[in-house]
Amino acid sequence: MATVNSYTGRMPTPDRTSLDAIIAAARDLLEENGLAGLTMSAVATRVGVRAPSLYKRVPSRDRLLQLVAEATLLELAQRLDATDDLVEGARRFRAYGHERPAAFRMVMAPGAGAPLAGLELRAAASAPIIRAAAALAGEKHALAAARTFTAWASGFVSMELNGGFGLGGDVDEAWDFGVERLIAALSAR
Amino acid sequence: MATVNSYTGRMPTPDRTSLDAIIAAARDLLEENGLAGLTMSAVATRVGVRAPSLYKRVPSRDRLLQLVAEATLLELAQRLDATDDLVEGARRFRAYGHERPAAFRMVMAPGAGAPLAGLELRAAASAPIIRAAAALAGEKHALAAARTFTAWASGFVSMELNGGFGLGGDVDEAWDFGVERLIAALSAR
DNA sequence: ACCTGAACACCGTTCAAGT
DNA sequence: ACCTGAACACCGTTCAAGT
Repeated sequence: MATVNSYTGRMPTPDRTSLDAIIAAARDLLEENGLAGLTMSAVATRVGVRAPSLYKRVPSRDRLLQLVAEATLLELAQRLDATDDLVEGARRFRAYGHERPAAFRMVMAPGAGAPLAGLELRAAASAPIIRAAAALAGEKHALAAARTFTAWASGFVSMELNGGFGLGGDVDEAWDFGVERLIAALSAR
Repeated sequence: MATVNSYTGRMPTPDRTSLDAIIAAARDLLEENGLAGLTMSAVATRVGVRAPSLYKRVPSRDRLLQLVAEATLLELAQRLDATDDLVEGARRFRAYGHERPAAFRMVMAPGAGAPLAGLELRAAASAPIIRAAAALAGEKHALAAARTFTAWASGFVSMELNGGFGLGGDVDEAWDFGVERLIAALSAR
C-alpha cells in the first residue's frame, strides 16, 4: 500500500531497480569482464543506481554471486530437462558451457572465490542424467553410472574452457570418442 | 659480491626472506584460509617482512598465485611420475587432490580468480597418463583416450572437493566403478 | 641492495540525511 | 521506503627515505 511521504507530502519514489535486474546485470558483467569485473559499483552503474542502494535488495556481494550461480544452475537444468537421451543431454550440457563460460566455471568449480549454489539446484540439474543413467546401466548402478558420466562431462568441458587441452588434436573428436566409449562402458552387461 | 654500504660503511643487511619462502607461505595460507585469506599482508607476516618488501621478489599477487599453481602442478607431476599403471596413477591423482584441496581446485579450474599455470607444466603432469593411455588404447586413440580418462578423473575429484556429490551413496565405490568401467571402455578392441 | 612507513587507488559496506 | 554522499576498513601497489 503506497502512502504519502511524511516530508514531501508526495508519493514515495518508485523503485529504480529490482533484484532480477541486479542479478541479470551481474551475470552479464561476469561473462564480459570476469569475476574481478563483477564489482558492486559496476553492477550498480548498470542498473542505474549507486552502489549502496544495492544493499536494499542483496545483503552482500558473496550472496549476489551465489544468486548468479543459482540462476545459472536453474537455466542449465531447464536446458537439460525433457531429455532422456544421454548423448543429447551431454551435448546440451557442453553447449551451455560454451554459451556462458564464466558462469559455468563458477558453478562447476566454486570455492575459488565463488560460493556454492543451493544443493537442491545441483540436484535438479543432475536429475535428468540420473534418469537416463538408470535406463542405461540398470537401477543397481544408476547412481555410480550417473556420477561417472557427469564427472567426465563436467571435467571435459571445464578442461576445454580452461585451455586444459594443450594444442594438437581435435577436441570435438575427443568429445565424440568419450561419449561413445562411456555409453558402451556404462551399458548393462 | 657483497660490497660495503655507502651510507653506513657496514655490510648490507642479509636477505630476510626468499622467493621460495614466499611461495611456501602462500601455499600454506591458501590451504588454511582459502584464496581470500591469501593476502600480500598475510604472506609478508608469515615470512617475517612487511608487505611492500614482497615486491622485491614478486611483481604482483596475480603472479604469486601463478607461481603457487606452478609449484602445485610440479609436485603433482612428481607424484605421478614413474607410474605406468593408469589405476595407480589415478589413485595418486585423487590422493593429491585430498592432500591439497584448495591448490588442486585452483589448478584444475583457474580463471575464477586464479591465473593459469604454464602450459609446459600442465603437459608435464599429463605426460605419464598419455603414456599409459597409449599402452591401453593403442597409439591411434592414445590422445583421445588420455583426454577421456583425465577429464573423468579431474571432474570426479573436483566434484568431490566441491561437494558436487550430494548425499547418499559411497563415493569411493563410485570411484572404483568409474575406474573399472573406463579402463574396460578404453582398452583396444 | 633490501627494508620500511606513508600514501594512493580501489573495493565492499555502513550510516545519517535527503526525498 | 528507497536513494544518496560521505565515511570506514581493508587490500594491492608505489615510492621516497632509511640502513
